[in-house]
Amino acid sequence: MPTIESEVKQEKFQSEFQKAAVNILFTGSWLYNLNATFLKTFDVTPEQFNVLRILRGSHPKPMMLADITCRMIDKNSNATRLVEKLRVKGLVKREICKNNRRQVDISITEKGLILLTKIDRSSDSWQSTLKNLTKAEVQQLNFLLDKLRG
Amino acid sequence: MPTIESEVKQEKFQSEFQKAAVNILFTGSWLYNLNATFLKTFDVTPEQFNVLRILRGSHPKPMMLADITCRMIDKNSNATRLVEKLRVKGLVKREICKNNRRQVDISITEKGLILLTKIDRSSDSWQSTLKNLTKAEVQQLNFLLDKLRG
DNA sequence: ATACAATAGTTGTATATACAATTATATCTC
DNA sequence: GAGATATAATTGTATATACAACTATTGTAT
Repeated sequence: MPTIESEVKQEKFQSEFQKAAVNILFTGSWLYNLNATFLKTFDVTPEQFNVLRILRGSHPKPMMLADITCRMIDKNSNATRLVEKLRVKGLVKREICKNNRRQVDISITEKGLILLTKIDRSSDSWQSTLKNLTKAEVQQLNFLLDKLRG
Repeated sequence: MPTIESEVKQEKFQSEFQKAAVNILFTGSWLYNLNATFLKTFDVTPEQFNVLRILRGSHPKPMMLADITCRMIDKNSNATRLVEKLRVKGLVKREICKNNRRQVDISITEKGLILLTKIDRSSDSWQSTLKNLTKAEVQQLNFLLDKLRG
């Protein structure tokens, strides 16, 4: 098992807490890169994929931009430009809301839904990287991460 | 305790494994942003801070770029430009290696060491966010993350 | 109704990242 | 020792991110 010490070639951390901070950042980056590489074959970035999943969750009800933003993993990504890229690919639809013309209604298209289905079908491969943990361990991990954020 | 479900406003995940993936990415991003905000007062980015710590670990022995890169949390950051930024700030020193002129010897300066000391002193505040977990829980978290990466 | 504030999204711009191509130097092979 | 290969780092370039400033629309108070 590759400890975080060996991963970043540091023999000793100041504390178990500091080690955990590095470990979370490192593991997050590692997982992100795995995911990004996997999704590249489908020509979407992790955040684009994330937005598509969010929209599928609401489908067929459209969502406004602010609602998408607050559900995103990385809130700093610029939702306007992200959605625009998905629109160009034909994966989402944008319509100005009739009742409130400031607002934009965004929904996933049929093409977007089909893409998600395809991704889901072949995502076993990368999800299997998580299979190093038992279900009980994964539950424990989720508990600890939630508790960590306070 | 804010569960990952409430953080990304998704009631239900396909599996505990998928939830863990989102949870790690989300917590990593959350921790990164906390850290970035904290370090901004010292005018360094998280990766710049990371490189300074790496160099302090080797001090007074200089390191070559490739050795720094393989110790970095995010291996994709461009170490050349990162180090150059630190050099401009006077926090590191660059010297072409006499024995091997392809190679650049990089070391942390006195100013860099002083900055790290200052940061260490005031980093209790942000490290305290990890204090939501007991030491035993933090150890368990480190164990699970290491095991996850396999 | 007019002015002020709040909301929803967009755009500008500086900086950072991803990844491939390139330069420079060293080593190896014949 | 000339040419091929490997190593170390840098540079080019397209894309992404951070964050503030801006536009447009709606709501509120007087």
